[in-house]
Amino acid sequence: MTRGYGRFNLLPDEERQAFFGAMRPAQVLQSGEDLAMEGDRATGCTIVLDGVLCRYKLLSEGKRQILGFPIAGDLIGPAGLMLGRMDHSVRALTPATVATIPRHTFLDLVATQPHIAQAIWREVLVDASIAHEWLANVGQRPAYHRIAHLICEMRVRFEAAGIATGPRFAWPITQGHMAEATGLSSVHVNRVLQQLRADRLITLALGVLTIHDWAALQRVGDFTPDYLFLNSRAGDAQATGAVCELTRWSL
Amino acid sequence: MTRGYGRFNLLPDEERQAFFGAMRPAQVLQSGEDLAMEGDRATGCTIVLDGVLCRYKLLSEGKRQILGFPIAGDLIGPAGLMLGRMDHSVRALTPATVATIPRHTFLDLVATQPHIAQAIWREVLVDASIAHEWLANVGQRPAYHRIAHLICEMRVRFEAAGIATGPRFAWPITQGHMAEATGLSSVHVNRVLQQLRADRLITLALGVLTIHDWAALQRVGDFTPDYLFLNSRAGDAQATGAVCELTRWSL
DNA sequence: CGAAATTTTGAGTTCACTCAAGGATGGTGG
DNA sequence: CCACCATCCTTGAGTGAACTCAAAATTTCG
Repeated sequence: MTRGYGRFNLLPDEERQAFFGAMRPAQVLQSGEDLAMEGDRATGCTIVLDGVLCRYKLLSEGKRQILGFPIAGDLIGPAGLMLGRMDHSVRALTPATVATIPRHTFLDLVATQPHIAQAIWREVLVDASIAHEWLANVGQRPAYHRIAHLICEMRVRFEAAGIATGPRFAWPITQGHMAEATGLSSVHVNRVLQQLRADRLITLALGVLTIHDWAALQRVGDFTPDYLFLNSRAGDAQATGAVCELTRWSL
Repeated sequence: MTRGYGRFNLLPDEERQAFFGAMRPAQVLQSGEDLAMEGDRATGCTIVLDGVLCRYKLLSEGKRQILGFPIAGDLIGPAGLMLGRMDHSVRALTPATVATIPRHTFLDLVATQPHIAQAIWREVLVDASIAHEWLANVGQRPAYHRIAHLICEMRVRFEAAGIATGPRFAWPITQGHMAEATGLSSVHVNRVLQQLRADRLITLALGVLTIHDWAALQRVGDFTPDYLFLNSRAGDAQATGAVCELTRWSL
C-alpha cells in the first residue's frame, strides 16, 4: 500500500488514471538528497508518495530558510514549471519515494483535464496560504509559541495524509531543521522544546513526538487549521493507486 | 491615463478586451479602507489600478503581519475565489483605484481563455514566490539588512509598474507598516532607517524615499530580483486600457 | 488652527544569540 | 560484535540585537 496521493485520489476515475498513468516510475531519494535546486529549470512536476522533504532557500552567509515540509500527496515544482525556474530548492529529510510527471505531459494534463488542473491549483494555492501563515508565525510569534505552531501544523498535516494517527508519531525533523524553519537558533529550539516538555505539552525524543495536551498546544501555538484548507471530504488519504516500494521512516 | 494593468496589457487583443470588459467600473478606496477580510468568501477577483495596498493577517494579542504590498497590476483574491475564502485581509494604504471581476465571470474567463488563465496563474505564482522570499527575509536576515531588502523590492516593483522612475519616489509605507511587514518594532525600524541614512544609502522623509547608493543597498539587502520573475518583455507598464479617475499618491 | 497620526529620542530590559564543550545516538566497517 | 565516526542533542556562560515603555517633536489632515 502506498502512503497516499492525497487529494489526487479524489479525481474522477478517468482523470485519476490519466494522472497516475502520466507518472514515471516511482523513484527513491536518500535522506539528504536534493531533488531540485533554486534556479533550476524544472523538468517535471513531482508528487511525494512517502517521506518528508523540505523546501528551502540559501542566503548569503550560509544561512538557510526552510519554507515548508512537503509530505505524501504534496507537489514539488508546479510553480517552477510554469514560471520557468524553481524559486527554491527541495531536499529529502528522510528516505523518500516520489514520482514525476514530465514537463510536457504535465502541461498537457493541466490544459486538457479540468479536474486535474483544479486539483493542482488547489495544492499550489494551499502552499501559498501556508507560506503566509509561516510568515506570520516567524514574524510575530515568540519562540515558544512559534515552535508550538509548527508542531500543530505538522500533526494536522500528518494526520490528513494518513501518516500519523493519534498524538504519537514519528518526527523526522531535527532541531536544526526546526531552527531553520522558524528563524531561531538550534540551541534556542532545544531550550524551547525542553520548556514545552516541562509544561507537559509534548515530549520529543529519539525521533518520536508525543502530544500530551493537544488543546493547550493549539492554544499556545495560536493555531487554527483554517489556512490548511483541509475542509473537503474526509478519507482522501486512503491510497488506491499504483504499488511502489516504500521507504520506512514512520512509526 | 491609468497607471497600469501590468502584464494584462500583454494579452492578445481579443482576450485583453474580454478581460477588461469583464471588470466592473473602477472603484476608489480610501486610505485605510479594507477591501477584503480574512475568512471572507471572495466575491470577485480585483485588479489594482493605482495606489498601494497591503495584505495582512491578524494574530492573537493584536499583532499584525503584513504579507505584501500590492500595487498597480497586482491581483487581489484569485486564491480566495478558488479556495472558497480569503486566507488574509487586504487594506488600502493610500487612496487606491481598483476594478473587480465578479466571481462567475472570472471563473469563466479562467476556464475558457487560456492566455488569461496563464496570466493570472503567473501572478499567483509570483505572489507565492514573493512570500517565500519574505519568509527568508524575516526569518534569517538582521534588521538592517531586512529593511534594505524590503526597500530594494519595492523600488524594483514600483519601476516595473511604471510608478517610479529613478532613485527618488513616493514611499507611502509608514514605519509602522514596515515594522509589521518585517517583524520588527516600529521603534527599531526608525533606528535602522537612521542608520541607513547615516551610511549614505537612502534618505526617507515626508513620504519620499531617495536611494543614494543602489548597488550598496542591494548588497546590504542581499537582494537579487530573480524571485520577482520580471524577466519577460519590457514595456508592460504602459497602460492603454480604459480610462479611470486616478487617486494621487505618487510623486 | 487644532486633533490625530507618525516619527524621533532616551533609558532600561529581555529574549534569543554565540561560543564552546560534553553527552547521546546511530550508522559503518573491521 | 564492537569500535569508531558523524550527527544530533544538551548544557553553561556571557553577549547583544531588538524590545518595551514613555514622552516629546514633527507632520498630516480635517
